[in-house]
Amino acid sequence: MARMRPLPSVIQFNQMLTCIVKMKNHYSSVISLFRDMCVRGIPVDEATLNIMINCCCVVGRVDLAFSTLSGFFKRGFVPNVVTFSTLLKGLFRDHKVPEAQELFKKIIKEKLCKPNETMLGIVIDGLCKAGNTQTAIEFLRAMEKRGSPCKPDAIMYNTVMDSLCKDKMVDEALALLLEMIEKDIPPNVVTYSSLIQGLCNLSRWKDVDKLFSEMKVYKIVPDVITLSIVVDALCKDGHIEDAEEVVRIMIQQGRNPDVVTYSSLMNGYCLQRRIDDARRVFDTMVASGLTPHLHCYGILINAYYKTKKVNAAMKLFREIPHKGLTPNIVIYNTVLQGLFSSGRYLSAREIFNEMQASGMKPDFHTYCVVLDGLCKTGHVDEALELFHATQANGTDLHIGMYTIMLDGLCKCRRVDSARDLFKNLSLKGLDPNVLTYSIMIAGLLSEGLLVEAKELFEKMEENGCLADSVAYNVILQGLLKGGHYEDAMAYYEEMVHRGFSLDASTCSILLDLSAENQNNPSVLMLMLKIDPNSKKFMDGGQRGPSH
DNA sequence: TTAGGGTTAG
Repeated sequence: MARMRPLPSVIQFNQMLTCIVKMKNHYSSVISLFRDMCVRGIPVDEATLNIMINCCCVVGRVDLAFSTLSGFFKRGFVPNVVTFSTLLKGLFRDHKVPEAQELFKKIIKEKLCKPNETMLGIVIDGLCKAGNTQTAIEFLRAMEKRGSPCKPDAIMYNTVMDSLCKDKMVDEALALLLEMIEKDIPPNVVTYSSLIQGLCNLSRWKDVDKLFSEMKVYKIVPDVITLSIVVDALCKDGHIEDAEEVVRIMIQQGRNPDVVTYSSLMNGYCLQRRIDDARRVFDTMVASGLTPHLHCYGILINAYYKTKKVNAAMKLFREIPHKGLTPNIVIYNTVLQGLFSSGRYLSAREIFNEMQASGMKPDFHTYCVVLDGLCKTGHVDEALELFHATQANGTDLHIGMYTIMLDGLCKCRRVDSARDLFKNLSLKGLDPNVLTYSIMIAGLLSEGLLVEAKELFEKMEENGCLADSVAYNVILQGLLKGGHYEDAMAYYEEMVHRGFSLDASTCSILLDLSAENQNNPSVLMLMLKIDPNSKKFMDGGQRGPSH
């Protein structure tokens, strides 16, 4: 195009760039083509610059996006509403919420452009995704006032409602549905999909049915996304046969399931350890002409590890590049987790190095998996070394990583080091959560430090971290391992009183104890409290024939 | 020719 004479029009160049953008994953090519065009003196217009800004934002270079603004001024162009909307989206995407809010205020105050529905929709979405749904609702309310340049539309409502649903506030979202209908803003398939997902996640199946009927009345047809949501939710709730039925109906009606639908189904089987069935779904999907996503590989690899089929998992992992795909951070984290939990310390280290060599930066999950894996394979010192290194290399401090290290130190009886690290938290400005406290309490208990442990329990609740089911189980395990059976009884009564029950791993510890310690009345009493028919008890008991 | 909402894996 650059060599053609006469030169193709700016619009044709923009169309070409847009095509590349739509291919996804080639944003950096657009950035270099844009630079090339500038060097060759090929004319560009506002749209070209906006495309460039968008690509910079998508690859996480908001700084570059802002410096592209100078390209407008240099050419005598004025950044328009698309430019600013794109920049706002980029800031939100990069979790720079205060900066986005600042820019928005500046746009309004200095009248840099006239905001439209799209721009306001981006702001609402950004606020919601940052967890500020209430602020987004206030923003929506402000738009209803007289004199506001834009009125709330269906997309804005959908955004807010989806966010409420994801926060389990489905009834609030349903109230907004009524409001939409009252205000004559017609809901659409996206509105209903979000609500259906919210209800599915709470297993409110009857309400889901009601919404499907309502859709029929309004002549809104559920699409593949709506149905995939239902398939996924049915699978996660254990109703896999119903999910299969939905897929069968989809095929029958010619509304073909896509890769996401099949992925959900595969995951459903994997959750039930039915990998052969998952594999069958995978093959069906390929046979129907669909190309598996990385997700599909992630689901299967994870399932192979969970069922101890380490070789099958590695084989599938190594196949990924041959399918024209590149493993992403999730895949690497899955493999690392699988290798560590199978005790394959050396292979895990190898993969960790391989991952970094391929230019992939470990994320928060990677560090959690690796730190936990190192501790649990008996390499606590190596974990400590990595832990300190991540702090030095600028990785964000996170209480989760501390909690893992505290657990590792406590479990190898280095409670003094754990206590020091725990004291360090406040200096770093990090607040322990209920799990952090529980792990520390269990650690103290296993060293016989009953008084200190009880004090910390009180301090935890005073600090607003009320013990939950997980906390009680962790603490109970600490008490049992420390031989504090009578205290275990007391805490157990308290947890039942608060509506919590024993989990499988606590049951398992009790089973071990009862085998070793048959004459201890407290242990026997605790054993008797377990419902022998409960699934947790059965899971806890699957540790060998002697139990 | 450029900017907004709903689905899958750790």
